[in-house]
Amino acid sequence: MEDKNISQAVISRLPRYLRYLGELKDSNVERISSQELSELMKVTASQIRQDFNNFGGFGQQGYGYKVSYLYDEIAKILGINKTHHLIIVGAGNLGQALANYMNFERRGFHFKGIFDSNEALYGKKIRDMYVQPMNEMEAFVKENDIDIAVLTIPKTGAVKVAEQLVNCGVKAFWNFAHVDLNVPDDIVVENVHLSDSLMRLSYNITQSYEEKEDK
Amino acid sequence: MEDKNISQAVISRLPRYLRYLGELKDSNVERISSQELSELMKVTASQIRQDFNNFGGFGQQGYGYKVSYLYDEIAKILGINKTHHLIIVGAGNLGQALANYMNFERRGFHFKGIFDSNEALYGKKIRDMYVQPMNEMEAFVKENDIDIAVLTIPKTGAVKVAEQLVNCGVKAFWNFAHVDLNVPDDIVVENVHLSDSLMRLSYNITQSYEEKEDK
DNA sequence: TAGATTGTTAATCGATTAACAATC
DNA sequence: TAGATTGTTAATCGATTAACAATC
Repeated sequence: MEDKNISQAVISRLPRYLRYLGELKDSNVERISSQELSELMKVTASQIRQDFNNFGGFGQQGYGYKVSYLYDEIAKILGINKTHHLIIVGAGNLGQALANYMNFERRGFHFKGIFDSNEALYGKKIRDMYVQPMNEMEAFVKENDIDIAVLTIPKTGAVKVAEQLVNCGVKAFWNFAHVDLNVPDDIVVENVHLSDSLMRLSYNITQSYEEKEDK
Repeated sequence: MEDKNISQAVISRLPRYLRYLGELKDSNVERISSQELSELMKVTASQIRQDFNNFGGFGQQGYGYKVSYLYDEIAKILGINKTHHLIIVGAGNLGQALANYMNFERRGFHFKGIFDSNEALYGKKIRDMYVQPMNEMEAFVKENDIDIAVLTIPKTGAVKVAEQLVNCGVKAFWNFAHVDLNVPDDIVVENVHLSDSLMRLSYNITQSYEEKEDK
C-alpha cells in the first residue's frame, strides 16, 4: 500500500468498485475476473487492472480476484477503518438531513456535534444531538479532537468559519457551501456543490434536446 | 453556440466560471482578462481561453472579456434560461432538504410535486407542496409534463422507479440514490453519490496523515 | 501441463499548457 | 500606431486502452 501519487481520477473510481464488490459479496460471488467486472460496471477490463495495480497486486493470474479480499483491500485504501471525529456546522435543512441520513458511523466518522448561529435552533434535538451555538464551537472542537467539519452554512460565512476551524485544528472539510474555501494546502477539502451539479444536468438536458432537433 | 462534442471536463468547469463571473458582476467589475481570471480562480489562463473558445469567441483581443456578456453567454450554454418541470421522488430527510434548500426556480426548474411510498408522509406540507403517494406518480408525471425527476429514495427501489418514470416520459434524473440507474442512452443522469464523496474525503485525509508521518 | 487471467509495458488518445500570430 | 490580449495552433503531459509476457 506504499502508494505515492495516485491520480484523483483513480481515487474517484474506487468507491464505485467498492459498491459493486459489496453487492457481489452479498450475492455470495467468491471470485471475479477483470473481464466479468468490466461487463458489469461498463468500464474496460484494462482500466480495472490498471487501477488496482496502482496499489499492488490484488489478483492471481489465471484465477482473477477474490471478491472479499479485494473488497477489504479497497476499503483499507479508502481509509474506511480509520476513526474520525466530525461536526456539522449549519443546522438548516441540509445539515439536519445529512445528520439523519448519512450513516457516518458506518464509515468510521463519529458525529460529535452540530452548530448553528440561529438562536431559534439552539437546543433542538437532531439525531441524538442538540444544536449548539456557534460561539461554543471553538472550545468544543479543541476539547473533542474534531478533525472534520461538514459545512452546511450559506456561502457568506463559510470562508471565515473554515479559517476559524483550521486554527482550532480541523484537518478536513466536507464543504456544501457554494464557495471555494481558502485554507492551507495540507487541509483536505471535498466540495459538494449541488448547484454546480444541477447546472451540469441542465446543460446535458439542453444538449440532448438539441441533438434530437437536429435529426 | 454550435457546439458539437464538448468534453465533460469542460462542462464541469462552467458552473465555477459562472460563479466567479457573478461575483465580479456584483462587484461592478466590467472587464477581465484571462490572466486576471486565472489568478483569481487558480487555473491557467490558457485553460480559460481554451474552455471559452469551445463555444466561440466571447472576448476581444487587446481588451479581454466583458464580464456581464460572458456571464450571460455561459448561463445560456448551461441552459439556465430553459424551463423544466421537476418532481422529487422520496420525501425523506434529503428530499425535504432539497425541496426547501435548492432554489430550483431560480435556475428554471419548476418544482411541481413530491412523492413518497410512506403513508405517514402523505399530505405533509413541504414548501408549498403536499406529499403524494407513489401510486399517483405516473398519472401526475404524464399530466404535468414532468421532464426531470430528483431521486432521493433508497437504492433498493431506485432502478425500478427510474424505469417506470422513463416510460412516463421523464427525460432526466438527478440521482441521489446510491446505485447506477439502468436507463436508455438518451436519458440524462446526473449522479450525486454523497457516500462516494465521503469516501474520497476519507482517502485524502488518510493520505495527508501518512505524508506527515513520512517526514 | 494447458488454459486462463493477471501484472505490466507499449501505443493511443485526449486534455492541458505553451507559444504566437491575429487583431482590437 | 503600439500595446495588450485574444483565438488558435503546436507541444507536452497524463490517462486510457491494447497487447502480451509472466505465472498461477
